[in-house]
Amino acid sequence: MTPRRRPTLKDVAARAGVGTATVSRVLTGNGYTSQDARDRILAAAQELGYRPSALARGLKLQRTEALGLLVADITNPFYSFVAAGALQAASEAGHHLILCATSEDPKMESEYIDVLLESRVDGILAVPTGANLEQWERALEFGVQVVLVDRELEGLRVPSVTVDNRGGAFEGTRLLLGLGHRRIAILTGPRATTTGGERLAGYLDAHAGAGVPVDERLVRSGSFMREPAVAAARELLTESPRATAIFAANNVLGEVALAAINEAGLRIPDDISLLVFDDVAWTRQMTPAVTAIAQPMDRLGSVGVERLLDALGRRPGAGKATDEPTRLPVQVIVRDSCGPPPRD
Amino acid sequence: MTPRRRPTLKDVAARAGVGTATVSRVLTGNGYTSQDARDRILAAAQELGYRPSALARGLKLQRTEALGLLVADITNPFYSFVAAGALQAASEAGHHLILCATSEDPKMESEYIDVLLESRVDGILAVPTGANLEQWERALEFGVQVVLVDRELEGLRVPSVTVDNRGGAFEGTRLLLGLGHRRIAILTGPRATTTGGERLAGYLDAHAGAGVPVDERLVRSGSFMREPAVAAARELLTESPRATAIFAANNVLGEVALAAINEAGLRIPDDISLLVFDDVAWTRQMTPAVTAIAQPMDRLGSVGVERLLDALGRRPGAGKATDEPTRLPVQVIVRDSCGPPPRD
DNA sequence: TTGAAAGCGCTAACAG
DNA sequence: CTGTTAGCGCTTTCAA
Repeated sequence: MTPRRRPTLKDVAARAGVGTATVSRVLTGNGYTSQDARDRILAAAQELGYRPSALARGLKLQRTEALGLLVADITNPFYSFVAAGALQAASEAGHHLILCATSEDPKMESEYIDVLLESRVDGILAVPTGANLEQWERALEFGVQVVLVDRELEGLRVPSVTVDNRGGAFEGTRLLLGLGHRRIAILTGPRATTTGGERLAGYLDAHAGAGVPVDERLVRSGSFMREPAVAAARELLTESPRATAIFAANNVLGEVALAAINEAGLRIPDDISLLVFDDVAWTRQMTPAVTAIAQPMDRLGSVGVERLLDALGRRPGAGKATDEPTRLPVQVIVRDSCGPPPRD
Repeated sequence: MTPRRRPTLKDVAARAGVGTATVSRVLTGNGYTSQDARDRILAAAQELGYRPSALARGLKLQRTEALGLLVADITNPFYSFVAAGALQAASEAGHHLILCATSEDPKMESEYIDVLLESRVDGILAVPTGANLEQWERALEFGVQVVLVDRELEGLRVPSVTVDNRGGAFEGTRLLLGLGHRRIAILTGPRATTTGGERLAGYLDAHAGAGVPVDERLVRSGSFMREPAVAAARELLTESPRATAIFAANNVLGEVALAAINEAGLRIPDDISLLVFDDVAWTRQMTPAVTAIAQPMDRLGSVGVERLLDALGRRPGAGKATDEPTRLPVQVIVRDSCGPPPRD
């Protein structure tokens, strides 16, 4: 029942009848070794079930091949796909991922940054809350690479991987305007986040372009999280004249909007149209299926990790690190939740 | 641009004018120190932005406060909620999580187990694929605690946290039988997994209890993953006489079933009823909303981590470690996707 | 081609 | 109450 002591490199050396240095050479593949030594060492390692200690190695090498992944909320399907993409890219490159979820709370973000620094991760792929700028800068000073995904953080000069939020919101809103809507409500996240700001901007752009004035009461920007948005969505539907369409600026807000619409007994798209930024399972499965602005979610994660590896100089084939922001395209997927406004 | 060297405990000691041992005492809270030393050390650490190295500490203490989380697929909302629960419990206990996703592939599972062993995690919370028994045992021999979630692994004597799969499937099937269905199809996972086996068993139990024979052609057990299930779902609907209800044994299979139903132009619940094991976003949002067997998803994760901490002796208030499997209850949530079979 | 030994940053005797 | 020191497991000079 008492655990067997873990075999160390020294144990392997003893069993193979060589010095520790030779074992290290064989196992890491650095330096010359005789075929004979190689065979004996590999056999010994095998027999002992030897697994090198990433701790000792990391301490010595001052690098861990560990990356931090910091998202807002892993239960949000958007982030879970980002995580999946990041995980796959990291694994393929022989790196592992420490998972952190901030719930959009700067304090939690700050604590997690500390955890990651203590873990001596080589880099961090983060969806920033918007705060903790100094702490991020400190991480950079210490040589921890940082790449931002989904959102940017004003003032932090690091590579980022985001999507064309403004363009997507613009196209989506234009679709609605084209159907004849003149009272389009928007439920969006904090203006402080680049996603919140850009999606709102796209919405406003489209209105301006079409010469349609925006009723301020139809613009609700608060949080991307569920709880705070529920009241906003309800209120929205009590405005009069009522909005004829709702543009929800992420999938969570889409769920909230949908719930409010159902609660109010309205039918989609006859009474009200619904457009959602993010194309997730439920938007596809619904009847009527929901028109959505699709982001390449897993690519955000995988490209993010690639940028991180670039910054760490660990991508052989790839070009060198670049601070150029990477913008991935989005796509408006027209389904059945957007129709002309009710004639009333 | 060249990174600043990270301050070490020695740097803090020098700056505070004390020895390293005293710094260690202050920072870990072990041993006596004068108030004066404490103040100076804390100030020095603060000024330097000192963060202890978890690597060095782990190497010395032979424990890392790192846990491995091994799930099948993080984009499956079920696992993403399990992960969220696990992450929260781990964070609260001052531990961090290394994320691994196997895609139900034993080879990937095996590789991840190695990664976790090398990372010297203190414990692993795992959804086992069903293979790699010996490797799991080796992990235990080395003192790495293992707790299984969602599924068990035959032959591995470790704590587990699962739900009442059989009972849930039994109740759900009984509901369908009670509505008059006599041809209930089931789309389930591999019999080799305990979840696949138990849910099927519940389905069979209910039939036996009601004296309703089961048509073998209506039983499709294959995989819990999407791709392999698509064909099975399509075929199911071509059997004649056709099934009047489908019981999908997890949320992914539910999506697949729903798609097949739509593809076949059938309406729920008039033409066919749908029952899904797992209550996730889309089952709630659909119109008609889908009757589902709800699992406490995040609790699977949080209780799992608690068991792990128990096994590690790191939960002050709690009872000691137990190998007793923990079974969490499920709940049948009746909504609108199950009705009487079509009269035809 | 190989081994001895130093040292990565930390903790815990042990001696003062 | 505090400092010195050995050593956790690994890699890498340096000498042989």
